[in-house]
Amino acid sequence: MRILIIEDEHKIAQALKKALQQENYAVDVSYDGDDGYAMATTEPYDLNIIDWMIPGEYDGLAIVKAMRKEKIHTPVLLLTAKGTIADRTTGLNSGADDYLVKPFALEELLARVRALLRRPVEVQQTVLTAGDLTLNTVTFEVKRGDKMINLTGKEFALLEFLLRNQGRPSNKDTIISHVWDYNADVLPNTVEVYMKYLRQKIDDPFKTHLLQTIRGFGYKIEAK
Amino acid sequence: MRILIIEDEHKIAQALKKALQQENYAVDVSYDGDDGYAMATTEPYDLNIIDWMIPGEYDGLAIVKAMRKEKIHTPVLLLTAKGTIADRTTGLNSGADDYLVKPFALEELLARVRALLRRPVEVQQTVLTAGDLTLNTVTFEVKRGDKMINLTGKEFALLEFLLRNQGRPSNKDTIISHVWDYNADVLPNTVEVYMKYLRQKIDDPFKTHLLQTIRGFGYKIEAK
DNA sequence: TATATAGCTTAGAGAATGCTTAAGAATGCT
DNA sequence: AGCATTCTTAAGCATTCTCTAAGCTATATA
Repeated sequence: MRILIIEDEHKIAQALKKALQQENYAVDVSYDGDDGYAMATTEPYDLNIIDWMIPGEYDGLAIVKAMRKEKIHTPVLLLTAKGTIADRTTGLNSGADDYLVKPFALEELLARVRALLRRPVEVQQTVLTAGDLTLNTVTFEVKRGDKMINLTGKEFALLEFLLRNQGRPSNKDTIISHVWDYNADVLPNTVEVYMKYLRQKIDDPFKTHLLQTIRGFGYKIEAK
Repeated sequence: MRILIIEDEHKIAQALKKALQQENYAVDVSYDGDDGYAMATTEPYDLNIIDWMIPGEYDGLAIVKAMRKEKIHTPVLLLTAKGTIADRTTGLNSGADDYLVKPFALEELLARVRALLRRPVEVQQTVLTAGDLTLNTVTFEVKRGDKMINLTGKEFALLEFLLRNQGRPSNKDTIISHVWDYNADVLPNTVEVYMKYLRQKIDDPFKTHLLQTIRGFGYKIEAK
């Protein structure tokens, strides 16, 4: 699967590139509109991720419009700064298939990418489980056995990330870069605090404990 | 595979060079930024290892940026002193593919190098075995037969090193230079102590003993 | 057998890492 | 605006890990 990123902020572009490569996509990056337009219209990609505001004659919207005019129907995920879109539909009218408001968490973007690329159903996974714990990514419901559990946004995002990497430990920096905004600068201690919150809600009241610490490395979730 | 190291500290540069050569990479070293920049942009390398803080007009970051501007996409592994990075992502903004915080253990660097060069999967070896002992480098799990074994960070690193050199004995100094930070100054006795720890956990409780001492030389692991 | 050398064992001091708590900021809701 | 919830930090505490030092044991050599 080949993905083209058109984004002038190097920081964001590189972060996206790395995350997507880790999911085994082949990723190209273009840092300005003219160059990006040329690539999008000449090379065959499976998905384009385009920033709305980019330098060059073409801005993000113009690229999408031009692509559609040339009957190139590659899915487009548009990135927009907060407040740029007056109403939700404007972004999609141009021909983009989805859009994401900056700043976003990497995992949020990966979820959209998975959806747009229509990965096989088994991979899509709307309900993640570990032992008697279930997390529904569509309804935002979390259960341990029969018991419904209320999580806050961050707690939910963290748990989802751990579940998607079940068995594999993640270190705190990796967790931060995936679960928090790409420009959030939170301390590793924040992750520790959230692990405490999660444990209080999904581990402590139950017999078996799913959340484990790998000292010196990080955390994982695993049903024994 | 050709690797370029740009690093002004001779001690580190030489240690890296030696370790990489032992893994059969062709290694060039440059001790300052200007020279390094020239080499990185004129010679074709498969990987660049660049120290952030180096003398010369170009520091490490500048070299990476300049390379990317000239559309040279050779993977870059950036070396940074602890605390140099304001926020974790800054290191990757420049276009570097990975970074490592000094001081690091040689084995850690070799692992990153292997990853960046995308060595064939069979070579990567995430699960190392010797007899009924298995060590999983991804999940950090160690088993002897069915029995899970808990190792500390150093114990794990030492066992991993011995397993990667299965059958071949390593002397204490070699072990120290690979498993400990390059500027750690530990006594050979420390290795002895850690061998004792490992034996208690993975040998003593079992029939066959995998860890062997070669008197006057060092240690090896081998399944008879 | 005596002696030297290498490796083994043990316990403890100090360092590193993670956990916990509480309080202040930020955000969202009424 | 005011209140409630959520997010993040900071500081102290607890635990675990690392490494050394000192004495001990095994092995090789004269």
